[in-house]
Formats: sequence, structure tokens, C-alpha cells
Amino acid sequence: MENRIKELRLGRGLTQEELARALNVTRQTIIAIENKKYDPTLRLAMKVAQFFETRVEDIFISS
Amino acid sequence: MENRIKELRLGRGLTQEELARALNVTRQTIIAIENKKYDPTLRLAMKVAQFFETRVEDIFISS
DNA sequence: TAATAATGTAAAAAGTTCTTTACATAGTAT
DNA sequence: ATACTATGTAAAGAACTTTTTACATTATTA
Repeated sequence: MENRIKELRLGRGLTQEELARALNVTRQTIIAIENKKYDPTLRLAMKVAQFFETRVEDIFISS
Repeated sequence: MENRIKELRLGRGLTQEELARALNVTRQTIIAIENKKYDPTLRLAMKVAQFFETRVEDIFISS
């Protein structure tokens, strides 16, 4: 599944580590999701959307 | 995590089996999610939202 | 040149989601 | 009463997500 996390993260000038801390996950999780190793859980996806003040569907693209 | 799947399903007069088929998962998956045994994957959550013509955040409540 | 920061890879372990199979119960209809 | 429909439980196995630890690479800075 596509996602816009890297784009949104860089748009706010955050490092992977900072985003990880903000979302309460490890840096490895951010790397894996940005690089599409796997999709996040629903819980994490919703946290991401909330953090970036948008909706799950605006960040993750089913395609 | 709370969810409104049962409410939405019944609102459309569907059985668990019919919803399962529409979403391409098993009946057990629907039962488990409705009864909060676990949360769906992001992929399935998005499918559910799309099926009910709404958004992930309108069906699943982080709480 | 050495130290630091940011990103990446790898792999094992623990936890979570989904399927498959089988069976139980309550309600409804015949 | 019997059959059928809808919902539920249980448990094993496969697949997937997250953490932890360790190390590599590139770019920047002291």
C-alpha cells in the first residue's frame, strides 16, 4: 500500500526518529512503513493521521 | 478499539456472512472484529469504510 | 580527520490478525 | 419435532507487525 508519510514528515522538517517518538513507536517501524516493508496496524495508521491532522484515507492509498 | 460495524451492517440488513463475502474475508473475521477480539488490519479497515461509503475514522474509534 | 546525525539493512523474538475446521445455541419456519 | 438460519466459541497454523540489538553508509561539522 502506498503512503505519504515521508512526504508529510519532511514537510514538517522531522526526522524519522522524531516522528517515531511522537507516535510512540521505534525508528525501525517508521523506516519499515515509509519503505513499504509492511503496512502499519490500524491503530498506528490512525495515530499517524491524527498526528498529521488529516485522515487515514489521505495518507494511505489502498491501490 | 470501538467500532460501528455491527450497527452499519444491521442498518443495511446484512448478515455477518454476507458482509464477510462482500469484504472477501471469512465470517470468523467479522465476528472477531464486531466482538472486539482484535482490530482489523489497515487494509481491511479501509475496505470496510469503503464498503459502507464512509471513512475509517467514522467507523473505528481509537478511544 | 574524527565525531555526529540521519537513514538504511538484517535477523530474532514476541505479539497480532486471519483462515480453516468443528461444534454449540437460539430463534424461526415447516 | 425437525430443519434451517444467524451468531457464537475454540483452537491450531500461517502470515504479518513491532521491538530490540547491532552494524553500515552518507553527509555534515568541529
